[in-house]
Amino acid sequence: MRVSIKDIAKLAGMSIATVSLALNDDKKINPETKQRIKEIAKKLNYAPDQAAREFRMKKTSVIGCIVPGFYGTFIPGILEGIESAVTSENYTTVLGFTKNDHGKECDYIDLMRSKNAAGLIIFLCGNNSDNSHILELRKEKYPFVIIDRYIEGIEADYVGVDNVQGGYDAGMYLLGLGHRDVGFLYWEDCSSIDDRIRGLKKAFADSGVPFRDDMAMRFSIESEDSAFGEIKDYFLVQKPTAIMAGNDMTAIRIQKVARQLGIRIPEDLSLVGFDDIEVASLLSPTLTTVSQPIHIIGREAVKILMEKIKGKAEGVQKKILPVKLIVRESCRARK
Amino acid sequence: MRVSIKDIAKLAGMSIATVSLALNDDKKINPETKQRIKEIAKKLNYAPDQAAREFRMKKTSVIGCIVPGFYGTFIPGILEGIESAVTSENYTTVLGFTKNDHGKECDYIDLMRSKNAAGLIIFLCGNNSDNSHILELRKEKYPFVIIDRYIEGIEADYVGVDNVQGGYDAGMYLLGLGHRDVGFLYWEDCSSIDDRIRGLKKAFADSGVPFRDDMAMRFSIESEDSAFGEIKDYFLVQKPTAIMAGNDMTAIRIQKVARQLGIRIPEDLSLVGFDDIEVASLLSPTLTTVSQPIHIIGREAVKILMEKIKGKAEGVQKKILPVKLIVRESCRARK
DNA sequence: TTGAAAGCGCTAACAT
DNA sequence: ATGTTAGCGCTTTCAA
Repeated sequence: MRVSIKDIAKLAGMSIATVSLALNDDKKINPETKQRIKEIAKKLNYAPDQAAREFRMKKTSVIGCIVPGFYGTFIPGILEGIESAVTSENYTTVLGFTKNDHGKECDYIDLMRSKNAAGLIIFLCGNNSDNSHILELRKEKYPFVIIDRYIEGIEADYVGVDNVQGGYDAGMYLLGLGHRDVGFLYWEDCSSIDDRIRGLKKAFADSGVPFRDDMAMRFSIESEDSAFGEIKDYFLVQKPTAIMAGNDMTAIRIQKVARQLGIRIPEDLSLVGFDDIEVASLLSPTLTTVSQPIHIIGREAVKILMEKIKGKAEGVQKKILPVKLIVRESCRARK
Repeated sequence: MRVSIKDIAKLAGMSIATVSLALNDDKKINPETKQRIKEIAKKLNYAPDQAAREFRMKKTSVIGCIVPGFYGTFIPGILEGIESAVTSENYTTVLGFTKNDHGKECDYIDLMRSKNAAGLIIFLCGNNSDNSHILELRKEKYPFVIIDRYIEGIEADYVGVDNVQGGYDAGMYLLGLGHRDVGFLYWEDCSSIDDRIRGLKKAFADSGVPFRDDMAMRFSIESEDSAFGEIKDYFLVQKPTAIMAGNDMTAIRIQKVARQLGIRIPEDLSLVGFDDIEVASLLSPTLTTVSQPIHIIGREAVKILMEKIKGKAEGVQKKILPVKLIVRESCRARK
């Protein structure tokens, strides 16, 4: 049988109440008794029954992490940051994958709340039309932080990166190389992508260069073939001299299609990615891209969440982390 | 206030005991009453207080997942498999990263046990000399499953893939293409890599072709430069016509060095990876590699663990999943 | 400064 | 088939 405060109480000749208070450093307890009780606890190798405690306190030391899934290495990276920060706060991370399904997202929120998670970190799924579950959390003042993707018009604590700036920097860089026919290719609609396009367009606007809307295209990744076909048609019709990809994996896809079409990078086409995943620097040519402080996103989210949980913070915090353009070989001045 | 069985009892005009039994599908309860109680529960949107339940039952529905970290997409993939299987069993996944540190690994095991995790899935860290913590788990009959990496001589439930076969298939394929000077390059020492080398050597032995031990080399990835230097020296000294890489990321690294040395793939050098990560099919040339059933590893681990938890299974189970050689463009018959 | 006692929501042994 | 009741280990109010 595990040792409980009862055992300690018996040995100390005190009541369980005193023991409980002593172990929780209550100021009402005589320092000497406190000391003695703690020593006994240590000698007995006492560890509080977390389950009992959490039951009694109606609050766990669990942080729920709800993410769509692990696409590539971006979300795993964020999760590493989260887990490390959560652990150092003596909390535990529990995980839920929504598979980008809004229903599952709601289910997980309910599930984790029913398990009394102290707080939630949510990476929303892309196709979010209905936000009632998030509004509900807000209304009940349940601690939670949204990361990466946001929903326009929802006031909630948030941590993400400056996608607009990333798009802007990439755009300015390409414009500086003399490119005018710059395209934007992506496959997923979400706030991050929207912002990157917005930044790209802003760079054009600030430079007085017109940006044609049909230069931004979403393609499907249902199959390799359909993606290939769509990107190929895009190349033939739009004849871009430079492309910004929604992210690095998209850039790699584009690189492949370009190769198959005999379009050389960077000679015929400059290419910029987003994320700076590990392979970006190992490709041929190495990929110019915009890097995100992935681990920091997780850490910051935990920081804000902890403030909420401990009731320290008032109001809504929005943390936008800086991005950085990494210049490599995949871009060249326009011929 | 949340609804509890008390509320349901009041509305149903029954005792809380009956309600509890009914909701837990006890056969002693009259089917009609049971039905009625369940309906009321649903109408009240009742969800059992997990904390209370776990406290009472002295057992949680939490599966602890201890992994070194997210290197690339392999571990995330396994984790997706685990999470999906765990969730469908109405359990929850909690996560711990050891950062490949043996001390942290032990800490996490203790931590999760102190939180009464129902069972553990452990991806061991690489540098495991001391196995006492694992032996301890065995001795106490605590449910746990080891995945991917194993420790020689330790009897424990295990799920992994047939790395020996993978190495063998790759070896046979390269031998079939006429290659004799085949190298093996890797950076991490662990059972999976050992097995892949073993398989490769077995292919040579079975074909009556000698395999020189110095054709297998471990290089450091301290810095890009050191890796580059070591791989370069290897090329110049050993002059391989084909290389099997420890995994796909290593293959991509090798590809880069080869390119910088003017060694063409597949014309001058055939290259095989291991894992079949997403970029493998997007590289130029596309990478021949050995694919692993990543999600299934997770699922199988959960399956075995659940049997242990529910006390159904006796003895030690070892599940070795098949791998598959995926032939792409990076290999060619020896000139 | 300490103790007695209630009670969190649930399960399960026992009684009816 | 259903109800009564004890109690899991802890915190917390109230009394001493």
